[in-house]
Amino acid sequence: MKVSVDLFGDNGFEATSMRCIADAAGVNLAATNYHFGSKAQLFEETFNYCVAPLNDERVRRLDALEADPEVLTIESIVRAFVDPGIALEGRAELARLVARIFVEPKTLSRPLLEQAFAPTVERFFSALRRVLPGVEPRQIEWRFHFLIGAMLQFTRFEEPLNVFGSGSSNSDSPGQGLEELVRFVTAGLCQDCRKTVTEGVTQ
Amino acid sequence: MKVSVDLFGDNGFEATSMRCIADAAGVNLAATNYHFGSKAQLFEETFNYCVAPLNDERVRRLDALEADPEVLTIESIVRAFVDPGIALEGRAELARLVARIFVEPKTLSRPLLEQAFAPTVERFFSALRRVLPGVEPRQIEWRFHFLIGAMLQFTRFEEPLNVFGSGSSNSDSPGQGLEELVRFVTAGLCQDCRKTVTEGVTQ
DNA sequence: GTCTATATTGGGATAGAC
DNA sequence: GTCTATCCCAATATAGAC
Repeated sequence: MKVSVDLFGDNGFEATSMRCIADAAGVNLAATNYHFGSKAQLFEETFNYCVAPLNDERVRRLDALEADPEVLTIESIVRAFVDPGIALEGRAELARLVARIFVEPKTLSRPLLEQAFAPTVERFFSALRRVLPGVEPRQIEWRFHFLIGAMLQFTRFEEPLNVFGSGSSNSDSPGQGLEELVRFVTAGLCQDCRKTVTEGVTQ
Repeated sequence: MKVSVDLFGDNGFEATSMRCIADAAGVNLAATNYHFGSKAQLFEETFNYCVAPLNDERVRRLDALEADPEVLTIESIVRAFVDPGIALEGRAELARLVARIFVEPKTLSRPLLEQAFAPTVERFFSALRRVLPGVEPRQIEWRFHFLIGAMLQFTRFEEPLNVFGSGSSNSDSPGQGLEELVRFVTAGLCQDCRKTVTEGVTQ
């Protein structure tokens, strides 16, 4: 299972063979088919294995925020959604597979994605409507859509593509990228508010 | 060629067969291999066919902006980069293929991406440094990275995933999503500025 | 349940006639 | 240059022994 997370996550559905998975797992090819039925079923099972704990944690964090209206802010909502989807704390592979699914051919990905994300996203959407009372729901949907895009980009490429003139390299402190991501999408969500966005954060 | 853009763009490299392409193009399979040498070469050629005009237009627009310092703003730079990468005006398929490449396995995508985007991105990076003088270069890299992620998300899913409670559907006016995208990433780039971001735009 | 061996399919690439 | 036919391989999946 661990192996299928890694391989599917790195190379996607088509480019990953059952043989590779079986070999890397040190088990027999026939055994994998016996247990999982088919490649498609293994893929679906692998996806659910990854996405469930991430979304559970998202909802758990949102529950905590909503229990105390004082701390329900745009930024805290963003962190509740983004943190669990980021490649940290040994969740790197889980997050990477989920990010990978978004770009599989639609027939494969759409049903899995919509089924897995609908309940979670609805919760976050409602929370955002509460803290953005002046903004059209349709606009919040768009902004959430872009938030997901930025997050996926971060998950896939742990740092910016090496296309900048400066040989900048990874001189960041760990977690720096996550901070930048949170600030970026918080600012994007909160275009209309004139209130300070990253209150209490250095910089 | 048109066909390979569509098929590679929809399903990616592995999931697209030379047979499908030849059939859809109404030509013979052997002819395809005769002309393009191999599947990998066809893919590379298809990619360059798509990305070159997009990046050319990006640079052309940036040239125009830099010729007149009055109009060189964060938002105008964003538009110069984002507009050509968006699925509009019959460029839908070109943009979609380029967006698709970002998520091919790294061994396939990285060389193509870095080679194709480096000169363009360097230009935009410099322009952003000029209009964001107080911001660390490394931070601008991150923000540009997220800009690309949001843009790709928009290109791939022309509208938000259907995971929101409201059966919102596509009641947008055409181009609405693009406006939302520009505002979102402009706000993210311009976190530090207290100046108005979307000056002169309704809403 | 786990293995070996294999049936079967589909895809990349090419040989060779025209 | 373009076709038909084919080689070769890799992949999914299963049959059947243990």
